[in-house]
Amino acid sequence: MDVRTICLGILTRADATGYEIKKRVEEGGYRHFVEASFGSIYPALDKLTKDGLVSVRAEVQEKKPNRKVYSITKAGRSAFIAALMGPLPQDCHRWPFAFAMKFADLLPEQRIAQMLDAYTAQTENTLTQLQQAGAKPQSRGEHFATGLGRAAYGAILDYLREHRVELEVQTAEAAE
Amino acid sequence: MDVRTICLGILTRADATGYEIKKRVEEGGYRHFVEASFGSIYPALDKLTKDGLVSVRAEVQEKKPNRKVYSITKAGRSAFIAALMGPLPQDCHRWPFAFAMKFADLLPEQRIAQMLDAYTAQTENTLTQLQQAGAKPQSRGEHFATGLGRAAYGAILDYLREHRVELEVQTAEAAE
DNA sequence: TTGATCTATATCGGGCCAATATAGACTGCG
DNA sequence: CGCAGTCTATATTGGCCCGATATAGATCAA
Repeated sequence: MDVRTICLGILTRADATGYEIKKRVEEGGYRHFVEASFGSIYPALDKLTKDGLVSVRAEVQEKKPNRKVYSITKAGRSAFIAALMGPLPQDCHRWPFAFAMKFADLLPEQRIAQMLDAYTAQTENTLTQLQQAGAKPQSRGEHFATGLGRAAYGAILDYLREHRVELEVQTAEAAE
Repeated sequence: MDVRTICLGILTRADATGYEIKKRVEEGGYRHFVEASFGSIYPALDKLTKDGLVSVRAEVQEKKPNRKVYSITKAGRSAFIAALMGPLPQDCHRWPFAFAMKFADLLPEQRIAQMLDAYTAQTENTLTQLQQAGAKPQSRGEHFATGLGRAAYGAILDYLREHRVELEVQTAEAAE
């Protein structure tokens, strides 16, 4: 999902500045499904504006930094729906933790334990966020997506708790 | 996990050409955890060579394209372990399908069904691959990583099968 | 025999991230 | 009261990486 499409999707729900789009990608219910940085959001909004898919109004506030509030246009709405009707980009699951675990035999026992602890804590966090998001009123599509995330991260957490002992046994044996 | 580190990890297990590294990233047990393209692998190997972390031997084969076989050096092995000892990059789970589902209310009924079908089939594939990988003899670290993947994708598949009806009800209602 | 597929290396444009710069407003703490 | 830290807000840059493309001989099936 390229950043232009992400911006269009978020503007579908409400007008926003570039900064607010970033916040929604990070904190809103989008956090676990897509990513976008300022370095891509601002150029994306520029290009969307040039292409007539969004419109800008400048809110020149006295004694505050100016805001550029973006709204999606009719053409933008059509373009967004067209993007969802066409083939979706492949999922990208980059999972450095799992990659690292494949090389557990090269690492000292306590490093493995540390990585397992950190990753478990991180997954717990993610799950908490998704549960909070699930508690808020949502459309059915949003509810479905949130539930999908909960299912995936819940399973990961269960696996970590049930199977970490297998790895710790290995490194304990290697250390003998 | 940057491509240089991925290359080092794979070369830890066996010497390989750039082409073979790509194949292992795509087909080996790494497939679901990391990604790398030729456009990043070849430059990465060049830089690793310059930094003395890998060595090359050219196999000039008559009547076959030449091969450049890369081996990891002692310094490379140390650098790889150092990378795994330091803080790991964040997971990156880009999930266009879940993002799209959040906008189910904007899409026609049959498109939702089509996306659910495609994504279910794709997840089934992934799971089959992971089960095949799990059947092969592996180190405990590899076994753990494979199991983690199976847990995650299995949960996703279960969720899709159990909850797709909720979305299909929505769109059916919207169509009334 | 001819087209497809496989091995193998390499490059390029463009997309994107992480870091950084700038700047005024607000908040809390001593 | 001052000042440090945080928050809103926009923007740029270097560098990493992907996807597409080019090249080229080998193998294999129709």
